[in-house]
Amino acid sequence: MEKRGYHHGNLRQALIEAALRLIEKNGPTGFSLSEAAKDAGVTPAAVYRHFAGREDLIAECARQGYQIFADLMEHAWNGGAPSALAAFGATGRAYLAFARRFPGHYVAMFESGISPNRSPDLAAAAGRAEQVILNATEALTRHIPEARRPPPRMVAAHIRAMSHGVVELYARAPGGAAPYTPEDLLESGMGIYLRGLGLLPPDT
Amino acid sequence: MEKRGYHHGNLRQALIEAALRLIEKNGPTGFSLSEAAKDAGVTPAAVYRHFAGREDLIAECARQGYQIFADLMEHAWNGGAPSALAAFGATGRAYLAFARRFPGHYVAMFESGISPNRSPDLAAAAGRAEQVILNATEALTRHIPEARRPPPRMVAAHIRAMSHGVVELYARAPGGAAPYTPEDLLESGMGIYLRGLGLLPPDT
DNA sequence: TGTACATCAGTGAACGCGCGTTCACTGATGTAC
DNA sequence: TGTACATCAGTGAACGCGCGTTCACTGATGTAC
Repeated sequence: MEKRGYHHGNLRQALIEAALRLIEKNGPTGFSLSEAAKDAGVTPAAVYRHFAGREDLIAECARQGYQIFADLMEHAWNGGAPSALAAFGATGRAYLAFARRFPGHYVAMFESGISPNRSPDLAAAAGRAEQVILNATEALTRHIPEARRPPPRMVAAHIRAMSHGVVELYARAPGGAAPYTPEDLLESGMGIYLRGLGLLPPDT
Repeated sequence: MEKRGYHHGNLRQALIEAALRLIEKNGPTGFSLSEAAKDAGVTPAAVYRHFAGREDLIAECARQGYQIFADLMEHAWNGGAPSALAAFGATGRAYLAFARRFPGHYVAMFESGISPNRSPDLAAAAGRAEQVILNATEALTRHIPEARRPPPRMVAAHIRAMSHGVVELYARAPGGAAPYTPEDLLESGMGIYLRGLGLLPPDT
């Protein structure tokens, strides 16, 4: 990063990081290729040595986001230890933690309008993240008597919806859901939902 | 709408409708004042007879959206008849129906980056919509024994989060949550959540 | 170790474009008498 | 009913801007001998 001169050294990653910073600051709208180039200390034309264009740069941001996301979720899930329930809670918290710590990635992934099917690479990364959630949900629902066990895919969708909703509505500007923090909301919401699934005692 | 000539007749509303069509088609990014003007059959400069600028036009789209939204929700809630639980379900379905039938409004309200506090008018409209949800939640939670009744504001936030999440993740492109429709997802998700609140029998 | 040369990551100028916004204007409408 | 005039909703040209993208180029790097 310090070997500046005519050649940059690691322009590709520098561009991605500049883009992420801009996306985080200005939203997906406010991102421009030219500004990212300027932030990386380089001419706009130089971007085309590394990316096919503007969209391609955003897509790469999203791809890296899905990787980090899947890693974090997988680590939180931890194979379902110590218990499926506890691990599941940790996974939910990891979702919010990711949205907080990597807001640029989060926006690139879910708000930029980039389709996960844009490229095989991107689709693979998104699929892996999806799979982590699905696996966790599957392991979790196995504790529900089969007769009234909802399909894991459906439960996964519920979880994703509530998590995403909390991020979008309450984790953006401060005071959005006062007096509750997004963390409170997700924790309590998931608690009630899991109780509804019969995975938590009804009186807690 | 037919009395075309030098004077338009109802340009203000025509611009709003053109804007909504564009927002629906291209997302909040893809909306441009010039294109809206062209769609309404008018010079871009004419817009400034009716709006302070681009943002102001979007804000008015959002405001009208909040009005329609609040009306629909209020009608669905119907004072809590025939029962708080049934009315609550209808309200949830109304949320999704609104997002489906007025996608331009929905985007202007929740994805355009326009703050509800931008103007008193807008804040009032948004506040009214908020109040409908809160009232319904309050009436609903009254059926929970006081000792373990969660705060209505918190429950309202959970509901909003799940509803919004379903819309954003699954009601956009077709096949997002195959094989479940967004309606299925919201219905089933809310069912499980309400069971968690003790408002539905645990075995249904 | 030194030189010739291929490779390639950057420059910088230029392009055409659509944007939001302004301005002086003009044509249509509505009102007073 | 007819005329004079004020009002006002539109025009159309112009502005400065930043955008994404292209192109021929050049300077730095790395390799072969």
